[in-house]
Amino acid sequence: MVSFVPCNREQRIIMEKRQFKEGVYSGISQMTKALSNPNRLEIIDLLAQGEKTVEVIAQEINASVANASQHLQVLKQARLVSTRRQGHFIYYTLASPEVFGAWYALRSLSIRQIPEVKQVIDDFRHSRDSLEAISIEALTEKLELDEVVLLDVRPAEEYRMGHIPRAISVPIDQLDLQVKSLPARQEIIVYCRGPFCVFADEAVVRLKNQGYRATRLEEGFPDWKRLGLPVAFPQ
Amino acid sequence: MVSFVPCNREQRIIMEKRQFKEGVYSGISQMTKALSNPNRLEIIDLLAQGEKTVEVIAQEINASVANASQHLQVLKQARLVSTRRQGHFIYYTLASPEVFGAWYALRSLSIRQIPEVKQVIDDFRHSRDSLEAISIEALTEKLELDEVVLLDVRPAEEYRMGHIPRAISVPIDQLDLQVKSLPARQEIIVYCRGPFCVFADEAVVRLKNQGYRATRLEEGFPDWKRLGLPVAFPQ
DNA sequence: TGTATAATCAATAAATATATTGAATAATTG
DNA sequence: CAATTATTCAATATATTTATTGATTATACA
Repeated sequence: MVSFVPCNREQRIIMEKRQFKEGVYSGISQMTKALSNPNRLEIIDLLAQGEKTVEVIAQEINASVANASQHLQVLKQARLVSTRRQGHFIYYTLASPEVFGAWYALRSLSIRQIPEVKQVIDDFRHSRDSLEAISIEALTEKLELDEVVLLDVRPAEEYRMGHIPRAISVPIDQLDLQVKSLPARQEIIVYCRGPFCVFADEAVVRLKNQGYRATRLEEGFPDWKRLGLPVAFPQ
Repeated sequence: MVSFVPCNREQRIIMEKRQFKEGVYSGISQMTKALSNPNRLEIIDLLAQGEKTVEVIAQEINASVANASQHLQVLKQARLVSTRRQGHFIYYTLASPEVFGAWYALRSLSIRQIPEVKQVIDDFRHSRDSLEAISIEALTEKLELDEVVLLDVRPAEEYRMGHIPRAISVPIDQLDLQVKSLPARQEIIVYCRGPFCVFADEAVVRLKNQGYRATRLEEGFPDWKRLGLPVAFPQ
């Protein structure tokens, strides 16, 4: 829309500046709007593990397939995720590692600033007597000293798409079967998808019940990757 | 709300997990919603320079005082900004440096991922023949070699609240008066509030018209501070 | 104690976002 | 080429967000 109202050079420049600002800020806010929905944040957090199909995503976030699909459209339009087709399935992935970076920034900021968020996390951990969780930094030290056994309790497929070096894959629903093969006296560190993933909490509870010393890693595999630490693949 | 429908232990645990996830993701999305509005993003970007009153904020973002106030309430409820009173005025500030960190992450991600945002920036710079802008890294090198004159063209008050060491304060509306006192043959680097601030672009155009070699810094003072680089104060 | 004034509130209408439902699409595979 | 099926679309009702207007509040200072 070009205005034909006559105006002088200075006024035109002021209007140009305003249009520029409106352009950038509303562009950025549109992308941010795509992020500002609980279901879509959960999708981003999930896709940080690697590509998933619509049906799997829908199951994980406890929504209908149509609803999940619509949320994925929104994320795709905002350029936050991208797709590829294989056979009957369409796989969704994060559009770039920086998408996880933005999610990480929002996640840390809320845990820090919003008491309610911190509260929900503390309450949950407290209800399972597992408030303690170790940091990635502490883990790297323990790994160097060969002091711990490290368990990856995510689904086998996520382990396959990349994991922390020296981690053993023990998917949470196979823990009870494989628990006996673990060294009895060694400290066990368990990690999963991230701080809001409950697999590790669950595993720690079960391991403790069996008499093991177990602690969860505060953060998850994507956080490890984000720090530029080495990533391993099976074989 | 406690459900009295009888259910077994496993079902209860599954429900607990869902409630936990809904708690954290909706908490974070509420904070993100506060960020997902062009006016509020502009406010965050502005407050990164330091505290401002409601009236000043309203002027800067080109909104009514009542409207600006309402946006500020939203940001305050989301714990993204905080206030202090002095005399008749209430000053708003960012609640923590990490708020700028989240804004920075969103800003970088959009410039990277959203072609429209990149386009608006390029178009604006191109229309003033000043596509080139130097990075903070390049600036630190030039400063070490004593190769450049560094100008801070933000309002004097913002300079007073912190600036890049060795920068000279020349507010944009005083540039024409002070331009003659600048060394004629030396390269000039100009910086202002950030990549979406037009003061530096404006200054570069005017300096070039007067025969100087001038370039803008791509980013602004808050970006310098964010990197942990030294900050100076007048006197 | 009253007055000036910065900031907030309350009410509104218009625009946008959301989950649900059932139907339609498109691509693969037999 | 038809059948299968994962995914998307379209329509809907409800809920939320937004800018505007004018009135109200709360504090400093005379």
